[in-house]
Amino acid sequence: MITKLPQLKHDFTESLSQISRFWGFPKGMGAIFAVLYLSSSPLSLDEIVQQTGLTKGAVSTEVRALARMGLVQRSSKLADRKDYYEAESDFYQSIRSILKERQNSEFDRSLRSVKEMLEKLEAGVVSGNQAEVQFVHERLQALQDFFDAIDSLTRAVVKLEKLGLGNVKSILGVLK
Amino acid sequence: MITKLPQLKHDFTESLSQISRFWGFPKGMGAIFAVLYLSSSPLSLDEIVQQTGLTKGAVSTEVRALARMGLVQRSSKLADRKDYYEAESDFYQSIRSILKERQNSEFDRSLRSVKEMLEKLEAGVVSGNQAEVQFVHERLQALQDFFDAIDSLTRAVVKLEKLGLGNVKSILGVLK
DNA sequence: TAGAACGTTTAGTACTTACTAAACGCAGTA
DNA sequence: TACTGCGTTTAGTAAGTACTAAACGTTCTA
Repeated sequence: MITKLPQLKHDFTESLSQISRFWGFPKGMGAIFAVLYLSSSPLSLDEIVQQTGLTKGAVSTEVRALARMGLVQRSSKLADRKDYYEAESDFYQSIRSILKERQNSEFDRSLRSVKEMLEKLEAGVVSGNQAEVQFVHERLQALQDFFDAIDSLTRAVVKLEKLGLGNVKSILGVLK
Repeated sequence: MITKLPQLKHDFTESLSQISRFWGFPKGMGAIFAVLYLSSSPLSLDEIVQQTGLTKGAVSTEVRALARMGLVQRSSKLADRKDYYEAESDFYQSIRSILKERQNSEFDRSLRSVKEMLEKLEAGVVSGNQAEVQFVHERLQALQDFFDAIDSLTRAVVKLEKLGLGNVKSILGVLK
């Protein structure tokens, strides 16, 4: 059974849409990236519109979000008013961008507030049953340690310019 | 300025709600976990209801989801018909559970379908402009390699029984 | 057997969000 | 100046989701 290339591409955009939605991004975003990722040349906004079936407005906003995250690059041709977009093909680069983007969010604000609670506990300015205060202190400290470990690990991964099977193997060795 | 313990707990549940929502979970789920995490003894469903302000129905379903993910444990006392819940305090354990849970999802189905596309390309049953087919083949292969690397890394982390600053330091060393 | 004390399920609601359609602004061109 | 070809913005919509209120089923007890 022969499969036609356009059909294959279409299936791929559907898969990436699912993956995108799974990670909390709009599914249209995944579709746009899929189309760009499988294109050997940069595409204009209208070409993306045509290949995804989305409207111009949607593509306009989503593609800008993708660019902000560093997942696509915007370019232009001389004597051509259109914008052209192409997918970042280095996924390690992409991941780094996404993580960086996420760090400046409300998520980080919540982490900071946990930190502030710990500081209060350490300063001894929390009133209540002392045994319970102690218990809460320990739990929050454990949580904080966990966050710190994850944070370090993330930073380490972000610093990599390439994460290949080689690195992973060495990591596995260390963790043994 | 003295802070009362209940106030501190309340702030904490708010923070965890945010974090929960950020990662794509219902915010009530985060609130429930927060209450359990800061309680030194297992809580009944009604106690959770009282401390979170959610309704029994909501707590019932959310707490079951948490249990399925391994983030809380359900227990019961002899001669007491109530169910009691307590938070898993080992986050590494929790992460492992969550990742395991996620692996059986639609996300994995999407990954498999990418794999099938690659197999078709390798079997040469895809028709179309040969240069383009070749290009698509390379891109999909790169994507697959990336997924494999991430997968190995995840499995490695999942296998750890503890991820401490020590491990992270060693990883950092290797990746240097 | 009636009733109480649980947890679960269901029907409905308020809210969010991804999207569409269309108006808009802005630059280049006749 | 009007027109055309762009990308952007906005107003509105359809669908999903987290929740509430209340009915329900079950098991123990009086």
